[in-house]
Amino acid sequence: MAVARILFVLPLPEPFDYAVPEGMDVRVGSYVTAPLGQTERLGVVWELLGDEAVAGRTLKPVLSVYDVPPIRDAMREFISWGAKYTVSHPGHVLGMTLRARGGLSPSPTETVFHLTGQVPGKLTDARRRVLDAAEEVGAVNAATLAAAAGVSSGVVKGLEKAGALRAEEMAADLPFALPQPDLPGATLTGEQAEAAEVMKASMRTGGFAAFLLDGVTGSGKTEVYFEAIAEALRVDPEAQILVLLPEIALTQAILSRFEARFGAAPAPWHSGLSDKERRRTWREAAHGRARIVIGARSALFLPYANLKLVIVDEEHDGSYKQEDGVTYHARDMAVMRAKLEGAAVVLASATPALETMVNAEAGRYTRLMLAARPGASRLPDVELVDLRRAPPEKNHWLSPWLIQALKETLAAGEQSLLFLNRRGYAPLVICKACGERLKTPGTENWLTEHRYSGRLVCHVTGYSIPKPSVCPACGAKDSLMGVGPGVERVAEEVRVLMPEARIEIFSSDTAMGGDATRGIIERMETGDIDVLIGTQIVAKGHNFPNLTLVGVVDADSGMKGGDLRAGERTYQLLSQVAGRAGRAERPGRALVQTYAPDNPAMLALADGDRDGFLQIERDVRAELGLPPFGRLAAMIVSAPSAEMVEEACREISLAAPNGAGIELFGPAPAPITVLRGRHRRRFLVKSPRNVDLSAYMAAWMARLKPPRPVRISVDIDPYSFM
DNA sequence: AGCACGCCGACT
DNA sequence: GTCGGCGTGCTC
Repeated sequence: MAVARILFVLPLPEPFDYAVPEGMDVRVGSYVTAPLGQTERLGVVWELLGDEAVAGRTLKPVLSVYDVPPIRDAMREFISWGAKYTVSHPGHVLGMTLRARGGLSPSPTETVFHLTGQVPGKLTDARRRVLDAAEEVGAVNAATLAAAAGVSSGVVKGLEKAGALRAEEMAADLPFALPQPDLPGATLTGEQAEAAEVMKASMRTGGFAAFLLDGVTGSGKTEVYFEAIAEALRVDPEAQILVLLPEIALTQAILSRFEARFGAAPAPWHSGLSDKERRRTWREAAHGRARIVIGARSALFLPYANLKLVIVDEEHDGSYKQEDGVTYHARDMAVMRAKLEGAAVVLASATPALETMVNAEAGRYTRLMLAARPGASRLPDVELVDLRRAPPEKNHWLSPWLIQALKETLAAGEQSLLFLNRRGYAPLVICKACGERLKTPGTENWLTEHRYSGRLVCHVTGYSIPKPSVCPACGAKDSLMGVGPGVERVAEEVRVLMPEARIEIFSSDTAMGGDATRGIIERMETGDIDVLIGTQIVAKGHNFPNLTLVGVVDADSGMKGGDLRAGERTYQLLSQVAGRAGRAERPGRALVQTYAPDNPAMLALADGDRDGFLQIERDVRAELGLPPFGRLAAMIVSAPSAEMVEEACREISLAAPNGAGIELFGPAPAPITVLRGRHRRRFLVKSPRNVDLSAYMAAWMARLKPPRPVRISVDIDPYSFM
């Protein structure tokens, strides 16, 4: 009797052994259930051993095997590698691939109703409407049909009895339509065609290859990678292509572009899917029937049957970094997945991450440049507005130049976008009477005033109180005053300047879930918004054809703070936001307000000298041994009370192993000091590039047995430093 | 991660 | 005397 080593979706150190019953078709990678303790659990066969592995042990039997293609070797390697790299349990990483349990079983069926053409004896009004509705919507289930006709489902049943409708069992989850590679694509310019041809050649050769598709905003990166996708499908009609996008960019507009090019909508994967949609995409991807999957970072963990090409669009985007649970960077993981699968990977961006640029320069990625914008659309003129020479009025934030540009744009019937990376109304609240600055108790974090919700909120800890009517320090009444600009305050300023404009605020406060976010993006696309005022979530790769003015309210704010990527991110945000303007035939312009117009980042932006900027940034990082020239990891310690965390940190600090070239900093308050009622502190570890920092962190973890409520976790390649 | 076992406080 | 709180440890 063979022995199956089963990996469960549990934080267990290793797979467990089970006996494979005679005649059961169990393979390496099969999804199976097996008894574990008192319950029956889902797992994946990680290894198959001969009967000698029983070695006198009594093993429990594998209970059942799912009729789904086994997880492929490349995927198992990816999971094992990912667990090692992120210093997490393999079972946890496996769990990320099993986010749609329903996908393991065949599609459930539902009863749908067809017209028979027979006319029922008694043709009541309600029956008439159902028959009309059935003609219109086709074969659907009773509830849907009844709702379409505006009657109760009893009428549908009645019509079935009367012979006018015929019931049929049909799969509830339909396969996705197959994409057609040979529909006409966009006409490519010489430069675009050249870039496309390099990728197409790689699809014909097959195997791993990595590309950086480096093109300014509006240069047609999407059309170019469409041709790589089409070629992948021509070479192998069963090829699967994964397109990763930042969650927020997964809009109807991008799905429609795929549909227009390939004649079929791609299979979507993001956090807003219903259970039914999720299991459908999962199953179709696992069986290899979904050919193009377009998804947020977690789509990287779907068990594709025949993955040939991975596109990471907006590869520099910070939202590819998962910060919770298993912390991973989807871009880096995508490259490794492609390598293990023998697939090609394309990283696309107008402002590639420094890491990616360095990889390209080192020859690890083939760099494909798209410099020119095709057709009439042009890059916007970037003008620096020197706030020292043209300051806003007192307690206002828009300079006369920017105000005038806003008015002109509105008068021309075009759209404006104001970018300010500060949520709320005012980032600081002080008492006019005593000068008290309101802070989160026990910390130095300022409270931000939010007029929208009427609360004072700490953006670091999440601490929040209703705005008090008296000063908590001196008791003065109505003396609390918001200082500095937030998006709500800038919106107020614009409302006064242009009362007739349709203004919308776009920040994580106003656009909670992905759906609300997509809603705002769609209204912007349809022209229902004149002025959009937003935080960094507006700086993504959306295409707003009627947007011609971008105003950066405070370009200096992002440059402050000790964040390693602050300069890079500011530059990316500014050039992305500036690149929003004038994507169609209208010329756009970007006004960037700054008190430091001679700062290298600002100068590079105004000159469009991206590579010059990156060179400065690169030298600084190399000098300091920071990524990508060195490695970083963090250890996060959390517990219900701050005292417990501090106590635990003392022990953890002492347990840190010595390692050549390892530098240990901290513990300092973690970027999110309090998360879900738990206080958090963080150690930062820096090492040279040639050190296996994951192994070091794992060795450190292994020495630690944190007392009950204390938890520790590792964040490899941490991104937030604020 | 579940789930059971086990050892201490307020109840019919 | 029991019911049940959750701290500890095991699951092939």
